[in-house]
Amino acid sequence: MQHALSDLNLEQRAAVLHGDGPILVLAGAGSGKTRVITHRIARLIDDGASPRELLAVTFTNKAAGEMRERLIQLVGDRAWEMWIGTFHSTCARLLRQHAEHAGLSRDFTIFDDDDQKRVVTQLLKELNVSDRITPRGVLARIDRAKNAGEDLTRLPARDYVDDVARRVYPLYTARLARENAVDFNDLLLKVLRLLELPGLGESLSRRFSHVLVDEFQDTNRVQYRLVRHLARGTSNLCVVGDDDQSIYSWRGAEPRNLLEFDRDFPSARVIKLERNYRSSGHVLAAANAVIAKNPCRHDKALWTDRDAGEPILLEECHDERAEAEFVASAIQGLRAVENRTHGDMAILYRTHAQSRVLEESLRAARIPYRIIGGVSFFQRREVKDITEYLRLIVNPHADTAFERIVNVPTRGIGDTTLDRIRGHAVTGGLSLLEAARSCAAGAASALGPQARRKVESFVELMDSLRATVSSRARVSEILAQVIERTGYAERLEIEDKIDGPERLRNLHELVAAAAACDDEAGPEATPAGFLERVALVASADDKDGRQGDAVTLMTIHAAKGLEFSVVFLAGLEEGVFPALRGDGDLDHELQEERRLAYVAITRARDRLVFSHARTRRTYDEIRRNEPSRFIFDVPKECLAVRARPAARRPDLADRRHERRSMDDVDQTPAFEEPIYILDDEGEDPVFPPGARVRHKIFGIGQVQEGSGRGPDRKLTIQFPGHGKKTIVARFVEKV
DNA sequence: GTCGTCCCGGGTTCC
DNA sequence: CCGGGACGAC
Repeated sequence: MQHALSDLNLEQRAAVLHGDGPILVLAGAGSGKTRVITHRIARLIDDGASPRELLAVTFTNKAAGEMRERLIQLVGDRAWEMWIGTFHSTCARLLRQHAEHAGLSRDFTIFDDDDQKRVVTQLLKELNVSDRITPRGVLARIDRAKNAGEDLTRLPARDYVDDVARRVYPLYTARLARENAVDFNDLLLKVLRLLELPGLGESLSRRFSHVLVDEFQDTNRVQYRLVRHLARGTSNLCVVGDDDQSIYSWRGAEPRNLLEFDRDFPSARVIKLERNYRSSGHVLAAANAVIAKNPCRHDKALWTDRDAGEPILLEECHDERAEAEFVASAIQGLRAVENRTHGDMAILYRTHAQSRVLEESLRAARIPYRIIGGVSFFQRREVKDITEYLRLIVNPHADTAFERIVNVPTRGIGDTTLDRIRGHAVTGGLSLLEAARSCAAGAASALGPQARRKVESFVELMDSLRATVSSRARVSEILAQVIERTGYAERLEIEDKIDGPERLRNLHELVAAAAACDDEAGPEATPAGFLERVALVASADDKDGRQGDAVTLMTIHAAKGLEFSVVFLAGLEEGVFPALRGDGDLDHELQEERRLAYVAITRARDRLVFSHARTRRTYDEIRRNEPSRFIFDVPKECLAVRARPAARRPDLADRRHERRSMDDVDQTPAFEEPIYILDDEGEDPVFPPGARVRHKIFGIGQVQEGSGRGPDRKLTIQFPGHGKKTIVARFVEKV
């Protein structure tokens, strides 16, 4: 076999070689699922499948790019013919081919969150609803219904927000239709509708000989239905996923798509990949122990034949600053003692808000780092402004774009003028740009001579820019002209002394991105094509990515699919991680947090460092935080704490009102002294006497006394109505 | 039209 | 605490 099957274990090989018919690959973290998918595709191609009839769906563009890269190594240039992409990019491509069947013209544009929000904000204003209703809240309802593939207007309204959402929704839909635009969910829904059409649907479902879906636990209902339809012609469907890594249920993912796959496809072959190649024994044991607490899992047990490795280092810190300083010093220690590079290391946290203090310490310690996440390049104000110009130039009906840029940079077209243009648009049934043109020509007498001239020159500007599009200029050229001729660049130079240079750089980058897109697409390059890329390819991290040897900082969510030799998991505190906001089903929330912990832990190859702070400042409020329950889930033989003199760890109560000084900072380098296993001294902090706990049968009770530590600790608990019981700690949970 | 001030909200995030 | 959006004053 040409693709080194000998490198694969028996299960992996079985998945790769599985012939026709549905297959479900339950791949644990670090079990080599990417290898399985790529090898399977390579195998299909070698067996004669036409690459252009193969569809592989991933969840991020990054994953798609990596898959393509690996495939090129396996099958060479044939990989380019394959359909590899996200659900959204795949659907956008299909939708463009059949736009007329979906009531769109071929050059439709895609609304991102920002566009959606602006539309809804405006509609809320028009509807005059209470200002307690936020566009975000309304959009959440709209998106939730769309994710589930349900018609919002037919769902029962459970509260006032639902009620508003139901009124907004038809207007929102009409607005998008008028602008020849779709939102992200529409991309999927409209293709789903195409697939349900009698003739076209059938031919589309025969288009692909094989469909493969990665991260299947992340699919929502609509995506699941899409997959079923696309694979209907052949039932050659291969889905790969891990229910334990389902961390996106809050955005509509339904892990039961994975869990119940074999119910919908009874003939499916199920293959489990349980051997982990990534992590050390201790790391894997910790991950297994945490996730074992979740009920309703696909039964699987990850194992490794790697050594136990180093125990997980656990550090208790005074506050979040001390934690950040500890992390920085540990990074330096690991570099010195274990020859780790900065690039080997990642710091993971539950929320972005935690990154700032970490950044400060890293900067103070002169440790290079990069942060993944935050505002993406294409969402930045200046970039968005210019791309909205492009959208309006291409599509005169793009009212949302018109509203955004008509006075950016300011050109004397204020609210009054704009209101008159809007009014004229409504009465004449015109788009805003058409209405502006009409006003400039003197149609609406309401405009004063000054305003009229200003509107006129804006319309002329748009016309002349539009002429560059008709002359088939490159997209990068059009953008460059927009930046120049609208006076946008000039205004930045003059007025924004602080952020101006940075923003100008971003605009140059935008032009460069367009140029790259032009080169890639060749004569096919169109503004619509570029706008699609802007909407679908969030390449914010491309720019900052990989440059030099730097520590990576990111949220756990962003870390999924990645691995590092050393992983720091910071902020392991109740209320931080698990976060548990409690606005939904607490049980489900906790289970998802546990999966998140599982994902975080399994990112580590060799070394894992846990840290938590006893007090943490959030929103200018200092709070005491208990250590995360996840710490206590980890078997204690996997954990190590740094031995420190007791004097160094003063009780918080003694110094609550004292200012922090350098004395508080532990100056000991983290790795220049031996590490001791957690000792048995002191009270277990999780279930101290007096703690309130819940038992499945006896309900809520209070701990009277206890012996031992961790999950095996024996507790004497007083339950009202049941009396005193002796119960092992693992059977109760903290209230 | 622009600037200052007040008020509110503040998870995770891809497309 | 911090930023963004809304609103009032020039």
